[in-house]
Amino acid sequence: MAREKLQTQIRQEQIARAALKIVARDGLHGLNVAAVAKEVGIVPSAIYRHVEGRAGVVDAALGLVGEGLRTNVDAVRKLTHDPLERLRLLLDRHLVFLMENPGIPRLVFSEEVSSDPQRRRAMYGSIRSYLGAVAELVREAQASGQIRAGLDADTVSRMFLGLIQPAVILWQLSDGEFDLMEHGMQAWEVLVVALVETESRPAKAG
Amino acid sequence: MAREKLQTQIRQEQIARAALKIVARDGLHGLNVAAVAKEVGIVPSAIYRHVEGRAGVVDAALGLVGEGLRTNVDAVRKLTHDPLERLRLLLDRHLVFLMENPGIPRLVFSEEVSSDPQRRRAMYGSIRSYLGAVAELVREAQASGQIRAGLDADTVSRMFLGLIQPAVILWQLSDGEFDLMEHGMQAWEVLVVALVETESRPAKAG
DNA sequence: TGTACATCAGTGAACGCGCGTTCACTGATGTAC
DNA sequence: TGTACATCAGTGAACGCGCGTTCACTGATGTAC
Repeated sequence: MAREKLQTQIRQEQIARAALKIVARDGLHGLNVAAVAKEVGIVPSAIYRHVEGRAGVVDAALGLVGEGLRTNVDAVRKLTHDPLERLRLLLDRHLVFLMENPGIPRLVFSEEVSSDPQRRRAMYGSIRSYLGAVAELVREAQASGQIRAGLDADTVSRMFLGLIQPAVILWQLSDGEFDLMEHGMQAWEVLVVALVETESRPAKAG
Repeated sequence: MAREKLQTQIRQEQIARAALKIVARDGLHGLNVAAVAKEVGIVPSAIYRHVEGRAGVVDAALGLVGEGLRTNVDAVRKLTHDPLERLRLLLDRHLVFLMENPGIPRLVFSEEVSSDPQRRRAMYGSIRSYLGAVAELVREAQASGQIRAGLDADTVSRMFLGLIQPAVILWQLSDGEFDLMEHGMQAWEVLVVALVETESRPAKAG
């Protein structure tokens, strides 16, 4: 009865993508070995040939998340040399990334991550690494004079994430009805006012 | 063997608090009927005398969350009449509320909520209601001239939540090492710059 | 080019744990008389 | 003030489902000779 045989490397990739797809569709509740196996097209026990059980499935999916974030940072660095524009593009890509992979927020903020010390540390590292990359972009914008020098780049990097997270939650709770991109871009405009040099914005008539 | 008998109303309160305590300590993973019963001091099957099984436990805990948010809004309205100061105080109380109840973020963003359509709608309603109260404070600050009239109050209300959420996640992932209050207050200062009337802040020398 | 063999992905049955839930029974508490 | 009774919270045994995991076996694939 044995169906098509594929190499472990390929199966691992399939398992990771299947996991994100299932979490998006059925939540983490639905992420069990049987469901992943079905999605991939093999039998539950065959999962164990490629990853270390259910834990391995989760780790594989988390790997895709970190990879995606890093890819986005690299991409915006290539797209433009304007530091502030890089931040805006990164926000845009971050939102698109989450919209295309709705399982990610659920997975990242799930018990699977926070209950396991090792995974929690790894996730903390990933997020700090991403925030570090954002802070670096902020510092570059400060160096170019686009963002006020007095601001703490780390605080700003967390506020950058803050443009995204509440909106993602509303988007998920509303079954996609809430307009994620619109909030993101509007909130960005508001934040930019706080970031740019004072004299560069028009003074309102008193 | 029957131990002390207490009224259902009292037990429901105990169950709700026990649930939040357990989630804070062991995550949602640890929130099972047996653990709640043990924390309350009764036997697992006795839980069913007071709430509708495990689902009832979760609902009771969620009830405490909504109650806490509403209490905070009412409290800051009584503490001062200054709209902008009300917002700052609400941010402060919100952060303290989460620090005192570390189980709340885990519970609110858990599968228990997002996987169940009814609970998801209820939670969406709670959050929108809270954001609505924040937006109302923003509008009052606009009426008093403390916040620029041109800003969309709803967008600002979501940015307000955005000051909190990324920091809460870092705080939880870092085992409480990340300084939640410090980020909150620093980020607030940055946001305020974006919110206040242009002429009210000092222009930087060109 | 063909054959024998090693490798390894795929299979399905079976096991066992955790946990939510049910239910008949107990006995504490408060009230009616 | 005392007694009989109704109410209802507490108990512990038992059940069953879901699900992760193991394991002996199968058979497809690729390679050595």
